[in-house]
Amino acid sequence: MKNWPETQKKHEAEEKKLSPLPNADKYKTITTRFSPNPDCVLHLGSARAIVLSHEYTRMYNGKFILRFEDTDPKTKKPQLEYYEAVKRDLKWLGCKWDEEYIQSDRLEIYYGIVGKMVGEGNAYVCECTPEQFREKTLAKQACPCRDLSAKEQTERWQKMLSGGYTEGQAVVRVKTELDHPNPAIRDWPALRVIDTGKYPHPRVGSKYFLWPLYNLAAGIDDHLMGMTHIIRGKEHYTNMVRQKYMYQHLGWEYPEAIHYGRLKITGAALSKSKIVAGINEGDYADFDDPRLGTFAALKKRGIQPEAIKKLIIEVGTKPNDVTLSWENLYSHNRKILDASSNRYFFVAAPVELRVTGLPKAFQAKLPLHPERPDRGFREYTVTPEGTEKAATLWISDKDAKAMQAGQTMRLMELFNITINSVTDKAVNASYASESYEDVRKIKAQLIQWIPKGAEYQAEVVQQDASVVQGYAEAACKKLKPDDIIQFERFGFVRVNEVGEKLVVYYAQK
RNA sequence: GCUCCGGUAGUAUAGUCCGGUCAAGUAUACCGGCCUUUCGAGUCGGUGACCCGGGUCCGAAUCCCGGCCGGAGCACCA
Repeated sequence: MKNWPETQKKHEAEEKKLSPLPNADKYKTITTRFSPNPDCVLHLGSARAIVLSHEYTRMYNGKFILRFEDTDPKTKKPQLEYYEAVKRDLKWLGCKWDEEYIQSDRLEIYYGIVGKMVGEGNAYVCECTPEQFREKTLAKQACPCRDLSAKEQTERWQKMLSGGYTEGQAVVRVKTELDHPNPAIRDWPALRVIDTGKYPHPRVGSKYFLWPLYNLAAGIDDHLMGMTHIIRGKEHYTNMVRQKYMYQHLGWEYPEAIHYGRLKITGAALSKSKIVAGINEGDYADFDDPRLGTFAALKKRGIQPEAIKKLIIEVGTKPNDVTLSWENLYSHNRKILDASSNRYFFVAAPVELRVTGLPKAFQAKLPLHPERPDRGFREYTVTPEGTEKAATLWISDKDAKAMQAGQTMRLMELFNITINSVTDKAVNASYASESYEDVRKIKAQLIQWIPKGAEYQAEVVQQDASVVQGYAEAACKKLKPDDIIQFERFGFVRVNEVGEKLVVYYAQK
């Protein structure tokens, strides 16, 4: 009980916690792993495996292992760039791993254990075609290869090791029960021949032609690496059943396994194949296209890794599929961003506002954060000009459209105006008064403004990849890429480029 | 079709193992008050759910059976 989460997380008493791991006290070091195939970047769908596995090891002071499962050079071919991309995404998420393995470095280990199982009659080299085997297995019958003598099996295994079989000619199977109610369990395939001359592996090229299948490699590694808890998607449930037979043959004890359901989020593509296909067909700009649920895209939009972690912890380990709404993520993100983001004015689709009758020049001092005056201010001067003592400012098209002649409004932190006329392109108004108190009583609308001349061309890339054009205030020229700010009454955005114009990505309201 | 798993408010989650304290808790969304020089944040209050039908029991969200709906697996993929 010494690792009971409550004792460690006392200071976060209000935080939602993970439920305790099954049989946690049975193990000295809680060990989990995240084991991606480096064939794509990571996305929100992977977050459950990553965050839960990582978070539990922090909770129990255990060990989190990163293991690349790159044992299919043919149909799910890994790519070099993704080994790094996966690590980059993991680091961004704040999930540091204690150990790292790559399965394509471990082939000889798997061969050794296969040899042992073959020698002990617990696995066999099967020369049947998949169709022949399937026919037998559905009838709960042994295929001709299964009952060959240990000597013959070992000969076949030696032949396999020495390259005596070409792709498709033989496969190693691990013995289970032929009458298992689920045919998918019966004598599952563990290792096959790949023509790596034709399909070289991105890391080890054509050096090996014998490649393990998932259950062999993952099953062996989970034991060898001391895994105590496997947290993975429920699509692996029958794989657990398969692997337990191998564990029995080898006298190993199977780790605790938790199978969670799929995680989706409304409207975002979260499957590797759809992401990759969409990019290849030009539907998406890249892996960080804001319409995608990749970590790269979330990062670009200003979603904080901590928000993702909280969300995943909230969802927990249930086997149910969950379809999250973006609000579930935004509410966590908003708490972080609201405290940290500086405020600026942005006027979308700018419209000219001409105010006449200014009694003097006005100096506006706008706090960068309403609750944090220590963060400083931006200042703008509005000076009356000409016989009409007029000043021109930019306001958003949306605010302009909502105005009616005779109405009183306040330019935030500046002064109050009375609207005279509104057209599509411009609004005319007269100076009303300076004091905020004057309009507070009548609950006048407060709007954002930018003095003509202090505008900075800005583009906001929305989540649907559309672009909103407008003006940001001149102070935004001092921003840097990756800054996350709030455009007041518009939303939180992440700064992407600060150049001729400002380019930001919209995060959320 | 076969083998598993699951169904609590709009969304997510607690409770289900060991039936009563659950006329169902929490977060978010929504509505309203307060506060506030952002239609933000904060704060207070409110609306809103146990898939359906039987059964067992004094008592069922919780146990049993049936149905319906959803998901996963059934690859020489991971």
